[in-house]
Amino acid sequence: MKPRKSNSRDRILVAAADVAREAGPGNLSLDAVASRAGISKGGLLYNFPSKAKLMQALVEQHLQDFHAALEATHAADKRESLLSAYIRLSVQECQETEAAASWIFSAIAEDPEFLTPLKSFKHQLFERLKCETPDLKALLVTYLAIEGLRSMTLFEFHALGEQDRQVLVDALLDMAKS
Amino acid sequence: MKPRKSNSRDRILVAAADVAREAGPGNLSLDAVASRAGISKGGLLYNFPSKAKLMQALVEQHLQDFHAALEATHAADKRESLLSAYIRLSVQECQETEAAASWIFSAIAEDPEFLTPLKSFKHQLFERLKCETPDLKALLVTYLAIEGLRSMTLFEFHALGEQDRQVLVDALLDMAKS
DNA sequence: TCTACTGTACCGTCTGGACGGTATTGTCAA
DNA sequence: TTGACAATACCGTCCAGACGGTACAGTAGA
Repeated sequence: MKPRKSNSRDRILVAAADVAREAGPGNLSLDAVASRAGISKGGLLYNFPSKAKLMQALVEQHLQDFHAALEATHAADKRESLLSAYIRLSVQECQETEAAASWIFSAIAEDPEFLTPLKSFKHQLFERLKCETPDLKALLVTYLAIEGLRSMTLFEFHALGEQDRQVLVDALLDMAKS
Repeated sequence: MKPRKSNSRDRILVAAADVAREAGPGNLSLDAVASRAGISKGGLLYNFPSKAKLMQALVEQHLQDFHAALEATHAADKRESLLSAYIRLSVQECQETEAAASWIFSAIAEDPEFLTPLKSFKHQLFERLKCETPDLKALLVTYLAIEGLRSMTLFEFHALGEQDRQVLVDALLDMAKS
């Protein structure tokens, strides 16, 4: 199926995310990505025949990574609920330095449709959580709060201090246990 | 001081938000806004000497509106806490048809700095809520959940059904009372 | 020989914005 | 009262630059 992933592909994807973060989501041009990835524009267009394909790949890569991480986290401790695993993973993700996923804004600016896979992924996850979580109220509140945390990270609002965040996370994990 | 508010200004601002929503945040061009507002490009640039000024005005208008609405809601019933008023107002805002504030994406794509006033507004509001709310845990969870709701509206994720949303809102208002 | 590029040149389109004009209304001295 | 001027609120055109994408010749490693 996949004989060998030329690692240029990955380099390009990383470069694209970097450019979006550092130069701003509106300045994600093919030239900028190519030079950031240390590749020629021709080479870029060889790997991704259009900007749209690049964006698509960016979204899909992110989804794949998150899905894998969630499965791994969940599999690591079977006694833990999926919701708890989701909370812990999301919080951890939001703390990472390269968390500001500005490429999402680039994708939306290019065409809002690019987020369709992301939407359906989230929808599926939410339905799955609904099945596995006994307390609907707790699920809704914690899920939305995580979504809020993600949003604040995305927009780089840094309203929460270190201890605020800890209080929040404890409260969410506590609610998820019930 | 201001002898006459040219209502072109407001028409343009509304037109800009409409274009961002309908044509996509990446297609918010001056030409599109002008024609949508029923004005020439020259006229647009008379009212807003640059695209940056337009974006700025868009953000500031939104902030002003939200602030006024919050004060009004809060003043209407003094027994209600500010947090409850904030929750009710935000939920209501998210239900409105023209809620998808795609212009935010346009502003970010143009220059992330445009969100600075929004950030400091939110920061101030959060600090104020912190002073007025006895239960920090409840504040953090409800505030973040509202942020999550706003985020889902913005991205047009419609994962929550009608009754789910009602359960959520009841739970949040209940937490805010404590 | 084939794959996976590099490098360069180029094209068409879109966009922000500068600029010169114009119609309407307001101000004010003679 | 009126004529001269000025400010307001636009219109329509033009242009330089950026960007996505194409074309194609060359090349180094497997």
